[in-house]
Amino acid sequence: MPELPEVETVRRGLEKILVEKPVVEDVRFHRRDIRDPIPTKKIRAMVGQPITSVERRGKYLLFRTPAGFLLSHLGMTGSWRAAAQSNPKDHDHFEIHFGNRLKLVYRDPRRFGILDWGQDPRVHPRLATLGPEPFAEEFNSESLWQALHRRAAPVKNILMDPEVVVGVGNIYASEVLFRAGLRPSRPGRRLTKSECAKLPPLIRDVLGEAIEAGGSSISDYVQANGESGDFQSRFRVYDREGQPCVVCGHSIRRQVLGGRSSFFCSKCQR
DNA sequence: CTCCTATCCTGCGAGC
DNA sequence: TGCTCGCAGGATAGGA
Repeated sequence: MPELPEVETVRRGLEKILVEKPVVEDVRFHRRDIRDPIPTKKIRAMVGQPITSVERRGKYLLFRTPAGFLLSHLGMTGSWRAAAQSNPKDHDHFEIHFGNRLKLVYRDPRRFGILDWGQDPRVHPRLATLGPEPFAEEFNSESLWQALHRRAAPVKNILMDPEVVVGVGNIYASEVLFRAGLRPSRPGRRLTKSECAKLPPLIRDVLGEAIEAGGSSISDYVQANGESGDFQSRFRVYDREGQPCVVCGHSIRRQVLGGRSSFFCSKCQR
């Protein structure tokens, strides 16, 4: 799925498409049994409303209207694309129709994504528990230290905890820890303060570079305009098991942590 | 509390 | 070819 850079890339694409704040003429539901049932009746409140902006919080997208906001999480395989009016294809679950022959289509083969409707983002249950944005001042070496220094869980799992910092998923967690020289399995409480202090800037570096590259395209992720991102060619460890470390040439290893594949160089990362 | 596992679901590539 | 298996970007419930 999309991690923060992919979601941010989608957001920017949608913002361009919706720059004129078009009014929603109709919404169509083809399947409502995704992760949680789509609240079709609530979402119909969009009809007749202009979409005034598309915001991002963590890996969530918020389509704002004067009447409330559509909340979208892409899960593992969700995507938004702009299309001319046409029949829905397989796995197209939801469509937003505008007047000028334009529609936005939500597609999600695995149906792990979320669609919901809310009035106030600060109160929405899925948003209220989220930790700081990685680019916000509230995320810093001190806040991360508080999350790490008593916990026995692998540092990688802690970085992927949305209550610690939002937006760091499985790919970028491995990439960040490679740059930090830390093994993904290192218990949080075994990090020194100076090791901890390296992480927030590196998280910003990796996520920032990935956003600039238009995200990483693996499998079925595409931007709203259908183009691919480019960051996957710059992975240093992710999905590179058995290939040489770009720094020392040692073979990259894979280890399952918290049920997710993690990749690291056993020589560069301790 | 914290942690670990399993689970939701479809598609794809590897290996036979 | 065609089959089976393992694995895939996330979030969360439930048990230890």
